[in-house]
Amino acid sequence: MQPEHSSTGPSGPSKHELAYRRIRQRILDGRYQPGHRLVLSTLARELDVSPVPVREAIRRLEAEGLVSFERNVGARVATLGDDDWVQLVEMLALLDGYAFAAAAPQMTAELIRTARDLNAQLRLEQTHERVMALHREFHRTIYRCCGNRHVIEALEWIWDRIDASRVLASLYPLLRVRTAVDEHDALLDQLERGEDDARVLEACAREHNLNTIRAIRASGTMKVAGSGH
Amino acid sequence: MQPEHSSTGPSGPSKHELAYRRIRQRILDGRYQPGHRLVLSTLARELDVSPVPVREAIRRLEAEGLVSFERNVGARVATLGDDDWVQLVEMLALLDGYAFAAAAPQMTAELIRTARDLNAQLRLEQTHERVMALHREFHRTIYRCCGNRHVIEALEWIWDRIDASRVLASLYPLLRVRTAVDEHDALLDQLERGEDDARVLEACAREHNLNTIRAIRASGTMKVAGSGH
DNA sequence: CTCCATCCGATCGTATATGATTGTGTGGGT
DNA sequence: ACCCACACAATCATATACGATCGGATGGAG
Repeated sequence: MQPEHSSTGPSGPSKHELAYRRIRQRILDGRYQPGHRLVLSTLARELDVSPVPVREAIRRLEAEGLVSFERNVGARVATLGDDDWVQLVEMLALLDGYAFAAAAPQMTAELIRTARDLNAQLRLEQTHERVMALHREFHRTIYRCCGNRHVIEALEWIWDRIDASRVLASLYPLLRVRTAVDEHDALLDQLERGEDDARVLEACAREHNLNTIRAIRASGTMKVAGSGH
Repeated sequence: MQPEHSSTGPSGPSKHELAYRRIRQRILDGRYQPGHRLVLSTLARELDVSPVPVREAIRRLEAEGLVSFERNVGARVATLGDDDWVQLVEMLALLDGYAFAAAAPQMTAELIRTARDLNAQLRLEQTHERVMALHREFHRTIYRCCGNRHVIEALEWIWDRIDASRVLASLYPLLRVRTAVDEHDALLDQLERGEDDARVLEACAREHNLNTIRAIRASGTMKVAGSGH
């Protein structure tokens, strides 16, 4: 909205950047669900740009794994298979566990309190949407302190893909929330207690994340039960 | 120049795909070194396509982190800071360690022998280029069996970024190779011995990878010594 | 000699135009 | 009734065209 005539250089974000952000946003918040077709010309009209910047945006989203593209056919919002989902959460557990241990020494009392607050809100929340958002924010508060930028980015990437897949939107059992909240508090307890064995911290945080897979498998909602043990 | 008139469908890979592959290849093998400017029109001429597909290719490479792009200025091959490098290898250690433990149960005697062979070649190799390639191939042979596609892709992604950065091309001390080879054999020994404690396997493999960071820090080649201890 | 205003060339950003490919619907043949 | 050939519509793939922007070269003022 700035006065772009006053020779202020580039008028805001470029068209392709704008297209990228808007499409991405719509995928992440569920307006474009998995499988939804993304027609270049249509998007171009909607966003009031030419098809070229839209193509660039789609390419980026494709590279991020949020969109799948087939030549001469078109793009659609990526669909996550059950295996993919499990493997993504496994990787999430791995990274988040590591990040938790690495973040422990940097966590201030202030930050721990923030996390406790988020967790408290999470305990009361009812809607899937809010639960997901708070849960993610809780973890983010911690792993942001882990000191490894690439690990942080990878975690954000995984969460984005999970959000986009809408899998948890229907599966995540409210049942699990209660347990998760307790585990969160237990993790924060360790931080306050000054537990300093990185191996212990990492293992606990990893297990907490893996419990999500176990809970969903136990609820029998997934088609492929996967590993036998 | 295949006869693309004979209604043979799409004439091979699309132009943008071709551009993507070729540019990517040149970045990975060092023909385009970090900082190298990637001018759209020039590349378009060289690859004999219009600038549009080249732009798409660049966008993908940008999303992968191999290329950095500045508006109205252009693209260049991404440069890796020392911190970035350390953090990437840290993440590599994390993922590779996990993958090693996860792969252990699937490793056939055949595969272990392949790995031993690669390691034996590595022991004799002299040139940096071959050392890097063999070292990567050794690890790949194992982590490919880990069963988690996303972890595998993340590992490939990290190795690609490391290759592109050319950091190890100059830094990786041939000194370290000897130690690394011994550690590799020790890891394979564990597999053959039937060590089945995932925690032990993961920890050993992780340490092996972290040793690379330690070795380079010790050699004093890095500008930022990083962690104090 | 140094510094700043201006200009110009290189390069990017986007729109438009056109050919190519895919999938689909329709009509005839069996 | 079923199957295949053909034609058409939707959509993608790429080329070309042109305006916008940036960074460095140029030339004058202090």
